[in-house]
Amino acid sequence: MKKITSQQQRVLDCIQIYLNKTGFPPTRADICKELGFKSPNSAETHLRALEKKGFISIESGTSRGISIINNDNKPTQADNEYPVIGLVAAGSPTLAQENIEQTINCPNKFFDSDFDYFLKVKGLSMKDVGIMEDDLIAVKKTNEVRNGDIVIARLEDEVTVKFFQRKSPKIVELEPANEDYENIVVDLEYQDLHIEGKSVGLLRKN
Amino acid sequence: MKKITSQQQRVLDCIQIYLNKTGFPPTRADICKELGFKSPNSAETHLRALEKKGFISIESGTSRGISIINNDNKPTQADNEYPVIGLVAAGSPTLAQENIEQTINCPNKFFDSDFDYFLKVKGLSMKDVGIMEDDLIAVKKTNEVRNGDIVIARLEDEVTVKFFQRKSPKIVELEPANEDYENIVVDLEYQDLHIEGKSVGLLRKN
DNA sequence: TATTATACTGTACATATATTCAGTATTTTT
DNA sequence: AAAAATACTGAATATATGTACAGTATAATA
Repeated sequence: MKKITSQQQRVLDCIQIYLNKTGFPPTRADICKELGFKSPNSAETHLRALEKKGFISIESGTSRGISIINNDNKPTQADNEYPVIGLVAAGSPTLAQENIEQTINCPNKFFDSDFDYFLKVKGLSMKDVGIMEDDLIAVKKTNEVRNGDIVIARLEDEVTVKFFQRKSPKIVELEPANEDYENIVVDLEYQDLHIEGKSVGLLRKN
Repeated sequence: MKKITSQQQRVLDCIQIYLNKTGFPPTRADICKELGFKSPNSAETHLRALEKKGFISIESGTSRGISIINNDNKPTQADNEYPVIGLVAAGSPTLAQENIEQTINCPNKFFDSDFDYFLKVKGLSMKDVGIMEDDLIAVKKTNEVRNGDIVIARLEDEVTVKFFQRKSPKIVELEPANEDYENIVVDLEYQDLHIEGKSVGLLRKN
């Protein structure tokens, strides 16, 4: 799909809005009135540009013969089965079959970011940000985490959910959201820290 | 809805088919061509009959100004599109169009119970059970609530999320999960309490 | 630097289209 | 039995609409 200019986008939006409102496409004059153009040719040239770029089709010689071309790749919005994983010991691959407690059917654009699996939370170390025991965290597997992200981290033999905070090139702090727990200071030179991924959402079943 | 004749049904179908095929409504001449009429007035009179019976609306003086009136109960809302509602003032129907902020595509057996809509949480009165600001509570509309259920209650003019606790036939307590808030004791004899529904799950987008 | 695309105004006109009027005939409702 | 609705043909016409042509100006691209 070729790129669209801001004015062409306005015209395309105008067509869609007009369609939603009336049930039929606008004329050139309608578009002019909507967007403040003073010549029908303004609408005409934008329409021809949009047609050339593949956003609409125009039936020649036909009044209101505009139709918006839908090239959504996803027909009904693909659903996927996402695995639910418990906090697993190190060594065993996270998504190994034996670690999968159940699967959940969920649209793959359910959260703002895509994700890879649900992690079932144990303990209350993040209770102050509303992450409770047995909640399911939607985890996106990535190493690219920023300060303040809620990460799933494996430190030596233990897997935990904490805030990520880099203090210096060699020092990372894993911070709980619960005053009963203490910050974990990790010296990367002497300890093995692996970031499994980060939280992009949460799901709770009462 | 008045009854439709077979010819009028053919015309109505013709309009729908034409719309699906081209993206815009047919002209009188188009209908004639499709259905074998020899005079545009044949289409015209059928259109006027359909309009009179409420099946379509016709924009006068407008080319292709036909739109099919949808009075199916809920055809547009796919059974897995769930509305997201803010905490709305009393009086206005909860699921009125103007209260719907967005919709979320979600399998209808996503939570352990079925549910009707998502409620966007304001405030922190339930933070100790992990319900935070802007979380989305999956709400099942029902009056049948038990002690300990998290309910969506409308007390006089205010809508809140609280634990439900019946103390006696006339006394109900709405209990927050936050020490900064206090229990609300409701005397049903003097106060108007309406239970909108109960929470059956929670969804959070980071 | 030349060329193409974008972004308009303004006028003009052929034709696409809605719509009215005049008929005819059959079926349904009152 | 009368009136109204249905179901058409056929012709006529005002206007709604697409679209070409003539300009002007700026930004993007080759």
